[in-house]
Amino acid sequence: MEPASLVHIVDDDGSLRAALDSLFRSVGLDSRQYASVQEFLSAERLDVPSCIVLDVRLPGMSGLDAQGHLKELGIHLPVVLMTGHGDIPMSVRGMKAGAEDFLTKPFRDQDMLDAVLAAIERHKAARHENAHLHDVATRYETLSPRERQVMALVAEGKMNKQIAWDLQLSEITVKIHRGAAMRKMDARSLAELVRMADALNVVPAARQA
Amino acid sequence: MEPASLVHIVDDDGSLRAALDSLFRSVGLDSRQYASVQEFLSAERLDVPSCIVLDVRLPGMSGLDAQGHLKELGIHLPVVLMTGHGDIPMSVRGMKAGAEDFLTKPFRDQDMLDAVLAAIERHKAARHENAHLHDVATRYETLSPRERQVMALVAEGKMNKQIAWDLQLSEITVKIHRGAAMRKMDARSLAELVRMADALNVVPAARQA
DNA sequence: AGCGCCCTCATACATTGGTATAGTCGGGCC
DNA sequence: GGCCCGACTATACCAATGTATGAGGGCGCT
Repeated sequence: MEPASLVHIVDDDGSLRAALDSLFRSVGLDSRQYASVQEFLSAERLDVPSCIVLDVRLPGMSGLDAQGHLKELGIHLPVVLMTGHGDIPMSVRGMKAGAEDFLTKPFRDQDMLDAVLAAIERHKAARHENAHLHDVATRYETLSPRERQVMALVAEGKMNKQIAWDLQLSEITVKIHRGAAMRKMDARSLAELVRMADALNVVPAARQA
Repeated sequence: MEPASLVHIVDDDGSLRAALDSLFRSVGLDSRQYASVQEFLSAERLDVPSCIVLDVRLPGMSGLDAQGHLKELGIHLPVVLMTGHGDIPMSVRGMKAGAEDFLTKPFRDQDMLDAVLAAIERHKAARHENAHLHDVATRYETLSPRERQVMALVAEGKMNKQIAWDLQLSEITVKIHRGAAMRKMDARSLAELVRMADALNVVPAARQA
């Protein structure tokens, strides 16, 4: 069962926060309120599909600055920006920074809901991607250095013989490491191993030709 | 030698077109002028790194509509939007549709140049990607139906034996088709074939696990 | 009919890949 | 020292893959 989705509301206007909170809950979305970016950052973030509704003009840190800040912190939540006194350059900057949408106050409830729901869908998809990638990365960490080397060369398409020559090993040793990599990565075919290697970027792009 | 870059200027204001043309040429960019989207569409487009500078408000077809229209026509040139009387929703819509930038008239020359140069850089990268993909797709077209089927199953990671069973063939026949696919696709390893198959989307995502 | 292309299959052989068993060597750890 | 683990290697054997040669049938086109 997919957990309930969550909207983080970041705005210094308490009455607006309350209104948004009510709006989101009316469609079954859970919600949290924060008066500033700092407050949001210090709060706990549940690992559920969610997004941030962020006012552009805020005391302390502006919404646009916050976007960059969140990226640096590795917080990849979709952001819906809103503002009461915005201009086009501001909206363009926000959208370039990857905002899901940019709304001007006052906005229609439906517009906000559309934006938030789209943002949450995007986050769901990203979570899915990440979950898989994380699994693969976790398994990759269990590989010994040699196994990683061999895996990389295998993913380049080299034959055991060539790998052995490259690493100054006997072919049989390569086979051992190769087999270990397949087992540890839980790859049931070479095709799978190649895809995992690509997902993990263990093969220099220039050598994928 | 990379050919000279080109900027397509689409605006109904002839004096602005002339000013832009002069601006672009001053930094070594070639340029073409069009008074409407239709005029641009009927003109010849050179296969060089380029972008479109497009007015949002135009007689005939608006710049925003044009963005969608260009996509449908398979014209994937980066678009820099500009407008004299724009609002935030308009700019958001434009950016969502993939515009490289959105400028308001009057704009500073440097801002326009920055946007156009970034757009052309993006197009260069996209051209590079496309050139390779096009090569692969061209080779893929030379495959017979059976060879494509076999290639898809190979890219899923299946063994010849399993493929033979799936397609109700003898294993030897599968080997023939597989070998033919490798030759025609110019893949020197299974890893390469897998990557080409992925680039061409010949394997349902669900089966790449 | 003749030609070419695709699809099919078989036999045979060579190469490559995968696994098991067994042994050596070195480093970190209790 | 004793122990585990990673790395390395060898022999042996089996499975999978690749290629060559040969051959038959169907289908469309000239």
